[in-house]
Amino acid sequence: MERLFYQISDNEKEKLLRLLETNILSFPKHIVMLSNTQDNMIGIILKGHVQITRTDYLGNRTIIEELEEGDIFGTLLSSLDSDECEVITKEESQVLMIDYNSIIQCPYTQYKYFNQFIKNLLEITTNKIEEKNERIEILAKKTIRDKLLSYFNIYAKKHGSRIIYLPFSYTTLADYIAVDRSAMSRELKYLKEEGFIETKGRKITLLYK
Amino acid sequence: MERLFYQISDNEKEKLLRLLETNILSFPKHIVMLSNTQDNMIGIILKGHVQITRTDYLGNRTIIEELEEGDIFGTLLSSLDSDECEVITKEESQVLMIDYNSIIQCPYTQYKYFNQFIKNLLEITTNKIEEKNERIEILAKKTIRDKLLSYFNIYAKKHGSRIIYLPFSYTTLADYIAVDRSAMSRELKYLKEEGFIETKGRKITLLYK
DNA sequence: AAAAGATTGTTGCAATTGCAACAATTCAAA
DNA sequence: TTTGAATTGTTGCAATTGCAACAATCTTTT
Repeated sequence: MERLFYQISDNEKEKLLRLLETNILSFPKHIVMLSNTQDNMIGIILKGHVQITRTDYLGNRTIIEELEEGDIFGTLLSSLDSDECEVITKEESQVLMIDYNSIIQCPYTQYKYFNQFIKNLLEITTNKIEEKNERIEILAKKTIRDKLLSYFNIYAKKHGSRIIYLPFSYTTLADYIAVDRSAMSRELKYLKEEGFIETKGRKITLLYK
Repeated sequence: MERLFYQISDNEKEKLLRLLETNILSFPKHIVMLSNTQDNMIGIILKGHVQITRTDYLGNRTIIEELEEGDIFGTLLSSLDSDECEVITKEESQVLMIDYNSIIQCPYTQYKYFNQFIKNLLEITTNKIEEKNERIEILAKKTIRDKLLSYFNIYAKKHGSRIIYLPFSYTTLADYIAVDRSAMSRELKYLKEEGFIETKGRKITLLYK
């Protein structure tokens, strides 16, 4: 939320939303909102907690993104290939939907807040690219060990610390680096035994280098 | 080139480039341009052919992107982690560099062509995200077979055809899906033997479904 | 507080993969 | 056109991984 309307007043925001094709949707818990409701849309979580999941042709469901208040998602920002993806509310949630085409085709470019809005959107998308690149770097590694170390190094660099607090469960980490959870667990054990890391719950301390 | 300056006249383009912090760099063949020359920059290939490669801590070099005339790249669009990445010209090349911050902070939002420029940039970045998502979908698959089939399906869907003309070598494909080339070669052989595909050089025909 | 659900750790085993090494072919440059 | 470089196909073998099946904790819900 903050980022998308950065440097835009509430007043201007109101006007902006009237210029664009938007609507606010409310959902009870566990409801699945189909991602193909609108063709190219951007969703902003106003309230609640939402998961984006994909189920592939074999029926394996994986979580693509976990979204909190203020996060944005959309056909263009996540891989929301409408067939395979679901957007699931984990609590009662409110979502602001904006038609992407109405942004691109909007003729009201004279309004300063509209331009600010576009700039913010651009900033958000470039950040998303960076996130995707990080994940690609990890996924491109050939062994579980290298994937884990990649993940650790990226995290450490970003947070400027050799202590990692996993932002999610080990199960989710295994999904994120796309390996079998139990095999990852085994590799973590080896890393501990060889003195590369220390763990306590979801706190991981890097001991190498 | 086209896309970044879509619906902007040559005249307006000139003006635009004067508003932003830009410079045009020329490089002879095989020269390495360091990606950390500027902090956050966008490069546009005006002429030539350029590769972006990364060398990891073990010395393995992989091609991240192959760029032709008109393509754009940058710290924010590719994973140009300045330490590990190189931009290599494959022929004599010309590159237009634009400082990303000068775009975001540009106060001349009243100019229509500036807004068009930002919109174009937004369109390009969302396309990049889609590309990244495709690659992530492939890399997240656990077997070489599933990675190949993912690649084939995405290609087929995009081109609306069950005949695939690989846009690069099998060696590069192996890098792209991040598996050992010889192991991939073996898996392709199995897929042929089991009647899923037929190949002739870089032409692959899908026979399943 | 009890029950149900999710997360974590562990291990044997079979399947998949990376690696190395080599030959054959194609492509590009001198 | 010839020489060198890059691409492709192949295979044995060892290492890594996914899978399945459990038990033990934690969490959440009722």
